Amino acid sequence: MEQQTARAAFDQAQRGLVPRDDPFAPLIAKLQRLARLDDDDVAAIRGWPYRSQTVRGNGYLLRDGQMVRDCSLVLEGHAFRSKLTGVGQRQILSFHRSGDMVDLHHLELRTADHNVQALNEARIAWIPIEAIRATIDARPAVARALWRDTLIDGAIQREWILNVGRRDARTRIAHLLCELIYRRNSVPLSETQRRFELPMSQEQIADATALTPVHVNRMLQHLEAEQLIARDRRMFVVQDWDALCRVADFNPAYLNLM
Amino acid sequence: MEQQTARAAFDQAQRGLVPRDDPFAPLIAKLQRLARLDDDDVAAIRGWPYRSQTVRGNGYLLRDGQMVRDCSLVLEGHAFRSKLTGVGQRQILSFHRSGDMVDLHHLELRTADHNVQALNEARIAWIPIEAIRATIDARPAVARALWRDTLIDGAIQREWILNVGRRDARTRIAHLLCELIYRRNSVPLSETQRRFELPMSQEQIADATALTPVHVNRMLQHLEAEQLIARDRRMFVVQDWDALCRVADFNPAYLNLM
DNA sequence: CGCCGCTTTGACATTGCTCAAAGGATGTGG
DNA sequence: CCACATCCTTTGAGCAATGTCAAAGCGGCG
Repeated sequence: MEQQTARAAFDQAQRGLVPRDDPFAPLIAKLQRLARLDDDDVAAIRGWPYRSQTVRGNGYLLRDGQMVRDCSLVLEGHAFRSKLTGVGQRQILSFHRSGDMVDLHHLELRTADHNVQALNEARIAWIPIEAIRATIDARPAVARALWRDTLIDGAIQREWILNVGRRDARTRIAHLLCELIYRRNSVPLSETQRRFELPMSQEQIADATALTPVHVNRMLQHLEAEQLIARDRRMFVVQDWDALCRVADFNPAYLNLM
Repeated sequence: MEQQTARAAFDQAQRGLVPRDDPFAPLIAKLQRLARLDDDDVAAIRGWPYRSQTVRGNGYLLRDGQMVRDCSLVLEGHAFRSKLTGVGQRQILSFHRSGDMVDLHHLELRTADHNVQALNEARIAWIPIEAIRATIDARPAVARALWRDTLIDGAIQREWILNVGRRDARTRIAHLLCELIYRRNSVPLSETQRRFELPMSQEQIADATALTPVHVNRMLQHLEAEQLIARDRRMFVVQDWDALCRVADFNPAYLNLM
């Protein structure tokens, strides 16, 4: 039943509806898919103290080089990791949604090697490292779930190196779209799922795919002309999921969602 | 004294001299820099069973999609991770040397999301997952060291996304050189350290930096013309480390070597 | 000696970038 | 309810960085 509740919360979270009264539900739901958590495991997580913060679009949760004392958990909205080159070019490294702990690394690595920013206005919970570490030491199942989550995060990063390094602009953008859609709901079946609002601007897509906003715009128009997607501002409709995956060179195995 | 021995072995390993009789020495030395291991921790690692294998250059240790039962440890030589696009373009994701466990992820994620290949001829130890897992469960310090190692691996991957995504060809190659040099010996001080043999071909550099071999060649000549490096085939001499780092936009913080 | 793998060179093609400006939404104050 | 500011998105024209293709050099090795 614990499972049921969490699962329902997870589905809600996927639609962006996060109940304010249970901030840990999306996280717990995710971790339950990664390891078998018993009631005490879940209770331990629910017991984490935190202070919450509202951050607006592009606002920083964390800056490169900063010493970290708390880990952030996305409650509502989206966040992303980024790094800057010496001349100030930005590269987005990953996107995150509610239930994601964006800087779990900092449990062990004390200074941040990248920035974390909110995509649009987002609500964040800051959880003291000590609380998390205590749970990890006491509850191996939670440790394992967090560990697996981190490993999947790493697998996604590897796919991004390939994407940014070796695919052309059109494929690269299509791949990002596929990943975002797939992570949201495994595969777009229902009418509702085919239609969705992308939370990011074209400039942010450009920073994630290592292109210019201008070129992203052109490639999106290209995908539209090919009847793979339809779109109006940030509203997208997937016209042909299979064809889009083919064009995107997308194979979801690396996401480990089974 | 355990520490001393391991440290000496580590230094030897850095020069490619791995004593055949103590295959775990480089790994242990690395882990000791990541967490405080006591004698029992070290003994547990030394007790891991393994079978060793010799693989020749570009030979596969592991293929994308394969189910994994053992974790590989590089004993001698070098290895790298790679992924291929649908049209067969290769992207190298990371380089590894003796003492590195290249596919630790597979303790938790059962199927490989990338290839692992030997750079040149290499000697590999295959360690059963169960043995490693048993040690992780019984010896928290070892678990912590491996965990930190994985996190640093992740930090390097993030830097690579930035490198491949947002830096121009010359900077990108210089950055890779700096990383390789720095990981080998923190900073090139002595004459011996300024001079070294790169283990990889220009084609492999190209696959790591997401360029073509032709362009890599031209950019290496460029760096040479700028008096940053000198080179003859795969022998390199760093002429001006500070200037090279500047050109490379290199800040070693992400390597977490303190 | 002759082969093989790697590196180097040249000429040309192309993808994606730059710069600059216009077009639309949405929101705010008068 | 209009005027205007702001933040995205879209368009165009020209250009630069990097890729492609093909061939030649060059060292080591059997």
